[in-house]
Amino acid sequence: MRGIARLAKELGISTGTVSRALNGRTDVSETTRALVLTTAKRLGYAPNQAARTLALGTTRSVGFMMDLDREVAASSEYFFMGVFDGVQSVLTEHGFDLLVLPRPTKANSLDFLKRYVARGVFDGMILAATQRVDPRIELLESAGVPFATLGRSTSGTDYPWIDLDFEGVATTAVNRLVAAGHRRIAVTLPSDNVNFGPVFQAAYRAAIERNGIDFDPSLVFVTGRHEDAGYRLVDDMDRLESPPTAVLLIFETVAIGIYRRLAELHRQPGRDLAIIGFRDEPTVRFLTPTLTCFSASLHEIGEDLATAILSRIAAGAGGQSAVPMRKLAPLVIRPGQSG
Amino acid sequence: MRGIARLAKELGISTGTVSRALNGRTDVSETTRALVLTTAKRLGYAPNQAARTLALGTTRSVGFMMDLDREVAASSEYFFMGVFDGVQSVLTEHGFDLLVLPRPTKANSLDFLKRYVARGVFDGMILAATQRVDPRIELLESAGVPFATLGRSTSGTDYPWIDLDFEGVATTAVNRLVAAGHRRIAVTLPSDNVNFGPVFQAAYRAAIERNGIDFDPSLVFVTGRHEDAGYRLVDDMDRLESPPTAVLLIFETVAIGIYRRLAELHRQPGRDLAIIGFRDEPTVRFLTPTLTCFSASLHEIGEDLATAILSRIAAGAGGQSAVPMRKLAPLVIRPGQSG
DNA sequence: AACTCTCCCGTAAGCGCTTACGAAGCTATT
DNA sequence: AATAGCTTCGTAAGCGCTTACGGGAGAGTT
Repeated sequence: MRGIARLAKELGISTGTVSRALNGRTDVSETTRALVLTTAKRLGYAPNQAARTLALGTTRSVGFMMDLDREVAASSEYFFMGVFDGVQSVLTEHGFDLLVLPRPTKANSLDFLKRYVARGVFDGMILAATQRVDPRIELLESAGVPFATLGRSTSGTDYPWIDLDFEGVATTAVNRLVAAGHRRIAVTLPSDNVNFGPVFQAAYRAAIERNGIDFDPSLVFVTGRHEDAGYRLVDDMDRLESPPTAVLLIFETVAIGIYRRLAELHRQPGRDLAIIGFRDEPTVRFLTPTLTCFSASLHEIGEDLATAILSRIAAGAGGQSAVPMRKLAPLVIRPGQSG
Repeated sequence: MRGIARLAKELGISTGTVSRALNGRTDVSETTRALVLTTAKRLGYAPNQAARTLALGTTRSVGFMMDLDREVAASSEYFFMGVFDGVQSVLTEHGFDLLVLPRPTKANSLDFLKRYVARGVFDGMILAATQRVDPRIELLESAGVPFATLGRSTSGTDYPWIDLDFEGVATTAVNRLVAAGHRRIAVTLPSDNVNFGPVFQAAYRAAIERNGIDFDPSLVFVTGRHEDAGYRLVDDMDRLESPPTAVLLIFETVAIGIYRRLAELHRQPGRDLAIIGFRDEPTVRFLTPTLTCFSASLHEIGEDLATAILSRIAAGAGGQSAVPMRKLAPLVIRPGQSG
């Protein structure tokens, strides 16, 4: 005999009473409750999660899905670990577990999610790396599973999301560059269809035009996320008949390649080409001259995500769904010598 | 009506037959099995995980526990994400989930683990960042929970582990430095009591002595994991009456600070001080001059961990436990200009 | 003394699944 | 034609927990 039955036998009372005592019901005398609690602690008892889930219909765990290919994942690890940490800190506080979903290939990603939903292994989901059009969102909405996303999307209707403030970054960066005298400012964008691509492009364009500069499509460069992309970018920019004097990078890691190529050409970041990176990834944090970039609190983003999904879960149970949290996580500029 | 009952009603057969059909039992006719499978797919049915766990007594998920404080975790994120990836790839293949445990504070870390074990949320555990004496190992052993560790420990008896080949790294690095003419070779060690501290120190000492050099305790430096530790390290080494001409770093990120301090002193890595880092963390991958360091396949380490824990879980069910996997993951040297 | 009310607690059903057991139908054997 | 054996399936118990329901005991009321 094990579990709650063992506890009950040990105390000579019924399992029902034990359960009520443990769960803080009122219809238990304080004496027996105290007795139950102390023996539970003494015996190292903890309720079986599966049985609890089955009886209550709630798993007390949320899933985190990234849906990224390996390349992307490898280049954004710091980001996610920071976010995880924030998510977990809030979840644990509320007795929830974090389930990190394996990364399926893009092809079967939807089936994958569908199976997870059907198996009922979590009460809610957090989706990261949202696409411009993201079928996962539609799937979860139609399945009635509470979810929150890290990143906006055009799919879905009233789910909560947290996103980085791409608009703020573009505005601050462009204004800064213009104030330093730059008129030809390039921008790099992601090659896949993550949602922040179009968002960042639009924000860049708006910021440019707000400064009275015409938008020039030839200054928009689609790049990968790695060093080599930056190396090639320098040459691509040089090939223009009127090359940019500044560049704003959606993937800051690309700066490493830019630095390297510039050094080969005996040019200097900051002096010969102004560079502003997006986020202060540890990888670029020690470049010399220091890279101008932005900084966000990953931990706070994680906390926000967790509170959002938890309130969504609670609302689903309670009925009334409040206005979902939607928030642009602020990024503050860290001025460097490169831009 | 939902779950398997719904499927059964839809087909006009009993739930028992449906279950047998889905689980590949032989006592089902092939016709009904085909029927069940197609309708299951059509209805998007997947067995409820909690019910399955309760009935079978198996959760089909393994937990990954790091037990690191925030500082440590933040400096080794790249490492863990790589390992996670390997773990997941193998687990998924076998229909297992990965559960990442929140990082408890060191104080309540044991209680935390104990509660998880009692709740029965996983079939097996992977422990990382093993301590020299690690109570978690004893806890899991006495609780009879299958586990594998990333890192050796003096605790416990016959569990499987994978560890980095600290001995190999120390030997290769020291031999290389000696071959380059160095006789005074410093080493840095972790300040907390993770198991690889003593292991690396012993390996370093053995390698030194194998080259006919006397071990000099003043060349052993205990450092933190961050840049600033390296900055200070340079001065600490200079303070010796006979400063080392080379240094072997257990935390390669420290190299960044060393480079910076050396630059301030108009000295050059490689020329004025030979530096060999441990692992080719992305953060140090782009230092100039390039840092000599070692490279391990994190993905393979993860895969090994997963296979180890899976075979442990299978053995626990089957009875016969084979000799547990114990393996030093090889690190190959990536020669740089710094050492 | 009969009644009601409150406080505790035991009973048992049910969550969705698996599986031992037994029964029905069919084929093969004698 | 009776028996045995095989295939296929329904029945029901059980995994560990929660909770609606009802009942017994004591206190208070008339």
